[in-house]
Amino acid sequence: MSGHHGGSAPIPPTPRWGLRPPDDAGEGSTRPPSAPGLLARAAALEGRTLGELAAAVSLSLEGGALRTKGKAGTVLERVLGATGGSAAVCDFPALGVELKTVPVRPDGQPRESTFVCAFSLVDADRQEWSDSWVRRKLACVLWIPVVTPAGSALAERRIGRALLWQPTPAQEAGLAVDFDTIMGLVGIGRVEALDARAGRWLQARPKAAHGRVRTLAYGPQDERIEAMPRGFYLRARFTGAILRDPAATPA
DNA sequence: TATTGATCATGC
DNA sequence: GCATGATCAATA
Repeated sequence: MSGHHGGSAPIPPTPRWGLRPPDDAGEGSTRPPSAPGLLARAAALEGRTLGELAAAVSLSLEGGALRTKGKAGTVLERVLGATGGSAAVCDFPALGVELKTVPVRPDGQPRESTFVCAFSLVDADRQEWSDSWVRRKLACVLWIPVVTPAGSALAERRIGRALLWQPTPAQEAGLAVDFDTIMGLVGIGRVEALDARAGRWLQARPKAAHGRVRTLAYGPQDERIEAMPRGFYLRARFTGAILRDPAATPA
């Protein structure tokens, strides 16, 4: 066993997407390619700089680090024809594929954790991994590493080797444990004891526009309390292990 | 350096 | 406000 996922992948048959010249990355791309086609297309981007890709899809990378958070993701969405935008759906609804760019050091290690989605604190006791949004988001992810040397300018960063990943049963089991740990804490009214240390692979961290944002939650006595909104993040050591070996089960 | 907690931009 | 896209910056 191992090296193999459950076999119920949301990957459609394999029609193929007529491969196009690598340098047409800039054009519209409104069709939904197959998942393998999407991967092929992403793989063809390896070595290109974010600056080249941004120009190809008419996006500007101007503004400085503070103002360009999220730009890499936006550029790749556009280059690969992701739909969805700000809707609560996968990037490629027809394929069930979620696109994630991840900044990596030259050696391939992620520099950051990966945000997955926010979650409700109010009905934590009724949420289950099996039908959770975080599970669906992670069911099939197209990872695109962006090589980010220390101090590098956004436009100079190069695309690494794309990877289409689906959790192995073991990986999913681990993620489910973390989910239960986190939601369990919130479910019994211990949200104030919840911090980023919980969860081996998946953690919960604040997710809001600024520090004064609060959302409804329940305390130990079932009293209503105001709490910081939280989101699920994949720890860098987990995504790092996956990028090296899609079937890995890191500590 | 790694991790945690805080924050930035955009669209609806 | 909350969803999307993440990275910044202080501290352990």
